[in-house]
Amino acid sequence: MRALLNLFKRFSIITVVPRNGFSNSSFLCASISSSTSSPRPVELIQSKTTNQIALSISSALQKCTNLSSVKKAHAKTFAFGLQHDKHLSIKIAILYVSFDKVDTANIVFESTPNPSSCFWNNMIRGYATEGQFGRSLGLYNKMLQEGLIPDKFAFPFALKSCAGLSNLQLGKLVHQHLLCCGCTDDLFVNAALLDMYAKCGDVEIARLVFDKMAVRDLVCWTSMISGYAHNGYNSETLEFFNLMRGSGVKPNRVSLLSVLLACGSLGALRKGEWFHNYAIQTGFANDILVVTAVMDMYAKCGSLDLARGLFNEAAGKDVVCWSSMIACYGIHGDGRKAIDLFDAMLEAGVSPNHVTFTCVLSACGHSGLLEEGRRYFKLMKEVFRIAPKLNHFSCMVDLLGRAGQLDEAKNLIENMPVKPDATIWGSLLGACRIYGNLYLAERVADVLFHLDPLQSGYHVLLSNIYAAKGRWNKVEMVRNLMARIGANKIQGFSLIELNDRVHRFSAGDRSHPQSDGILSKLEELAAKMKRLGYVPLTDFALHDIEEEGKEEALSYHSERLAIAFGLINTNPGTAIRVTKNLRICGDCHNAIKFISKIVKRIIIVRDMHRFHHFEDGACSCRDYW
DNA sequence: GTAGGGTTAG
Repeated sequence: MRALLNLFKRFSIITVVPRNGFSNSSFLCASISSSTSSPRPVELIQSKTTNQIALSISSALQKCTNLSSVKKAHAKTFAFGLQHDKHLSIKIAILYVSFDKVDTANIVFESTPNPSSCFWNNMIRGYATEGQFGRSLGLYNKMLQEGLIPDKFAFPFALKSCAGLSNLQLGKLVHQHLLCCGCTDDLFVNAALLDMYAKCGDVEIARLVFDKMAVRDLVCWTSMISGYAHNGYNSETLEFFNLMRGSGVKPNRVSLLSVLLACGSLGALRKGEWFHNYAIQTGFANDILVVTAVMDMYAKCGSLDLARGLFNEAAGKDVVCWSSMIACYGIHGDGRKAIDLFDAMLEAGVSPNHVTFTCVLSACGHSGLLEEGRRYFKLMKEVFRIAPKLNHFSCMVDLLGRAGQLDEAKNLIENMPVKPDATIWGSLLGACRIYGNLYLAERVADVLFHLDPLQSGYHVLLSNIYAAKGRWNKVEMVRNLMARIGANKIQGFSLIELNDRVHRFSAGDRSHPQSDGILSKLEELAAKMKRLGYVPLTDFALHDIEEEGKEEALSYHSERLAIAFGLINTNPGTAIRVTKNLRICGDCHNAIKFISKIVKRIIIVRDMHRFHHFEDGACSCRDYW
């Protein structure tokens, strides 16, 4: 025991960033101050009658099926002076927790002298389950301060709370605790541990935990697959699904949700369809969670109609399902349909939440519906009493900025009750580029360079604004600044699915086995485009807009390579679907319009923010993106 | 007494 406490003493020197209502600086400090828990008070000698009353309350508690019956039993303990009875208190508190009344449970807990480990664990669980992660960890910390050693029932919830806060540092600390406490073989502890690492973004360590586990159940597999999917490890998600089936573990709805998410992110329609069929065969066709995920997958793979078909057929549509379909219309640039669906949702008696409004406002932004956006923003605040979050302000700033209302957008940022982040200012800087407002751009860039100095995108934007005004000396200055500080460049890439395989291209990529064919296709297209009047947008303002390396010619941007690859490998008339990780550049957007006309194909490109459906020389975004 | 889940800005 002393060795264990000494180990805890060492943990206390680890500095942890304080957040969410409890201070970590003293985290676990007091766990070493008391070497053993204080002696229990001698039980009061109770009369036989009191014991009988306690037994009767205890039996009543076992039959409690609703909150009011718990309250009644709780009141009885006061009436008979049994409010400090430890056995009754814990039962009452656990029941309060089960009816989502963790704060009431905490009042009972606070008034119980020397609560047992079981009681502490249930309180830590209660707060973790209710999403009050800071409070849950605050209690975990306090339990250690009281000299109690956490056990296998405390760790899953302490870890869940670390995961909920995405606080990897705290998670690692709790990991050390469980190593010291010898809880390394418990299935639940390990499942929570791998989930914590996955939710905090460290998928590799999560996988190490998974691989080390002697026994694994379905939850561990699904937690791992969900970790891959939610951290953008899309191919790994699909591989892991196969591994799971190969190991004789039958995939469930949670693993299906993960693979569908991965297919959507990859834009892998064929694979997505396969999983949709699999979901039907395995009896999930009417599961609203799976249906929503399938819908989302189809929309993200460019098939809006398939998504809408499923939505129409779905029974028991809830707010998530409605919001999801609204978001689908939004990313496809059909703001009107998004709004119509929102109104239909209200008529169906489903209440919108803050996500629904994010979807609606974003849809207005993608379609340039300025007045509608303003109206829904007001509706959210005044009728639905939903306080706007950063997401909503971000949508509004984007909407106002793109519509040319730069001053209003700036005022909104300066007066919002939440702290504006770099991306919201970045959105305003983007609007300054569209409208050539150099005066405002310089001021906004100044804020941005302080907020996020290493993000090259903002430097590129400013330099493009200078270039459009012919201020070449300033362009040079920004470029030099970028080189000096070593701004991070995000490499652009595009994905295209062919015969069940997803192919990836980056700008100027010549590593693909079919590289020669791709380049000659692009040359052939370039000649035809020229004859039709295509002029490359060599204006520096549009060059390098998405950080794809200025040394690479525009014509070798990743989306063009992917499209050329699609053209030489598919039959005439087949639609080409490409997914890109950055925003499509102006020159590529223009070029693809020409290509769609020349090859007489529908070309669907999903960029970082939305879909572009190119057909017969035009794009569905009507050049508003 | 314990672990995993669908929608969301730029």
